[in-house]
Amino acid sequence: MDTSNPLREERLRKLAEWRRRGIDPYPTKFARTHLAEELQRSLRDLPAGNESTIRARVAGRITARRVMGGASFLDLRDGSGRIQLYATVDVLGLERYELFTQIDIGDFLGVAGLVFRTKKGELSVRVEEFTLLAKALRPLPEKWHGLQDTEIRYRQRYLDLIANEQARRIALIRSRLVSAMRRFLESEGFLEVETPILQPLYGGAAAKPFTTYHNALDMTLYLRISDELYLKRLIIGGLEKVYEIGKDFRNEGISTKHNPEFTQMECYWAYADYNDMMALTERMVSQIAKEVLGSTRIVYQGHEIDLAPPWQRIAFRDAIFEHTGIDIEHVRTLPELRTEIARRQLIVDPQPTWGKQVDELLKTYVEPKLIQPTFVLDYPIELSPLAKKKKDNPNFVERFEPFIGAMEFGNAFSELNDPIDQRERFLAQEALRRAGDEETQPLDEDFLTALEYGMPPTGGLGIGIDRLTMILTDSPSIREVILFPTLRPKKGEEAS
RNA sequence: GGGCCGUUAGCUCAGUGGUAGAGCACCUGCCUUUUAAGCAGGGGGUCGCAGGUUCGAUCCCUGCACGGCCUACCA
Repeated sequence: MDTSNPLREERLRKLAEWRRRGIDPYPTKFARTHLAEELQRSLRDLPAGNESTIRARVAGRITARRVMGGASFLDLRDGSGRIQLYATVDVLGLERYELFTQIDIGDFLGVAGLVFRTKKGELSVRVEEFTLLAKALRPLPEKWHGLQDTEIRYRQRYLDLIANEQARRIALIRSRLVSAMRRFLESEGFLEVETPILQPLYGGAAAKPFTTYHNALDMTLYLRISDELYLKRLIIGGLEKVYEIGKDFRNEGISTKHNPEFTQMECYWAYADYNDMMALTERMVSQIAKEVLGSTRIVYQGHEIDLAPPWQRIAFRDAIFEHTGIDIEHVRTLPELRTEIARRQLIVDPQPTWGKQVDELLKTYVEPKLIQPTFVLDYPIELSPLAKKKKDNPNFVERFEPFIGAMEFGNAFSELNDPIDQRERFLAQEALRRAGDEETQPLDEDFLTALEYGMPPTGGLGIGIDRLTMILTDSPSIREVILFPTLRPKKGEEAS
């Protein structure tokens, strides 16, 4: 990189100066007694101009520096928050004070001293001892505007986290969201499990996989596109409520709503159906919002949204009819559907199959309207090879997708547990593949064998963690909620 | 894949067909309650990369790279 940077040269000079004085600029340890935020909270009522009785040892990164002759003020930030340091030549003596003024913005520093509040009311640690904990050789981004360059923000996320409060907030909310989700599922009696990411055959979703190779076994393996078929095997094995939170990988385009690797929660619940999963989804998301944000009322991209149950429910067929005038129950073939689309002058991208075409209608004409939390339910069977048919209408299945802020963030159904039907569905998928659909589910003989041992009626649900985080953090792009989003390497850096 | 936009100092950004500026950051000096500290002085640039047009290109043109948005793709 830019190793000839003069600012870096200057800091290397200072680094050498610390070493010349016999000081290790990268020592091993500093025993802290307090976090910044703890002190701010516990001494909230300390009046301006007063000293506390606390002698604190704090450590963190220096983020600002105001040196004014014989007195210096530095801002120190640790993982909890920030606190000001106040150093004077009177306390430290001339030699140590001059050394102290060599501290740069970005350096890690540990200090010990009495905590007091300045005349202007700023809680501060009076520096009596200090230890350089790590010398920073590169300057931090600018203090007013933070770091704006999106490319640097994504490639060097640590700089984004240092410079931008919003980046820290999103990381925190995402972590709390996942934590709250685990607590919720555990309280509901779900067991957390882990299933293979490297799979001999992919399945459980309509997507193209990443392919890799295992040398010792001399075989092709796929990175999972979904956990579904393995979690169902656990239901078959008698684990009646299971869930997994993990990465799925789909070898497809990148957009503001898609990253090639993304995080999904999938849960399966024996003896439940998709109505139970809807109720579970509502309770889970509203509970998470309450725990993480303190409220079920949020704002997403300018829309005020209330996540409290019950959410709206609309049948797939009704939604399409309401927004396009087409009743897909009576337009059953692709040519007929295309005729109806043309007759109504609907602008929608052509798709290779009937199922994909009606799904495209939903995305184009319905999805943008689904701002408040909504379940779209009872999907066409063509789109849902792993879901159970509706009892009263075998053209549709017991499946729903939840939407918030015009974005789908999950998928659920009453799981198909009839092995004969499942085999037929796989065969139908193969027919669709021959018709030009590249994202059909491959027939999984091993899974069918498992199903033939008997799977109880089961409800299954998948929730996109990244998208749920977008919703709870009001983020317009999935790259804002993934710490290290997939990017093309800059030229010349691939080998590094 | 297509369209539009962006790429100028470490960061945030101006700017012009005659090889460049500000603020912050950095360096020097002054300064013992500041917090966007202040005052004075100073250093720092392959203007993304490569071609082309031109007497002369950071600026105009073409190509490329990377990024963003839209679109396509995508349960």
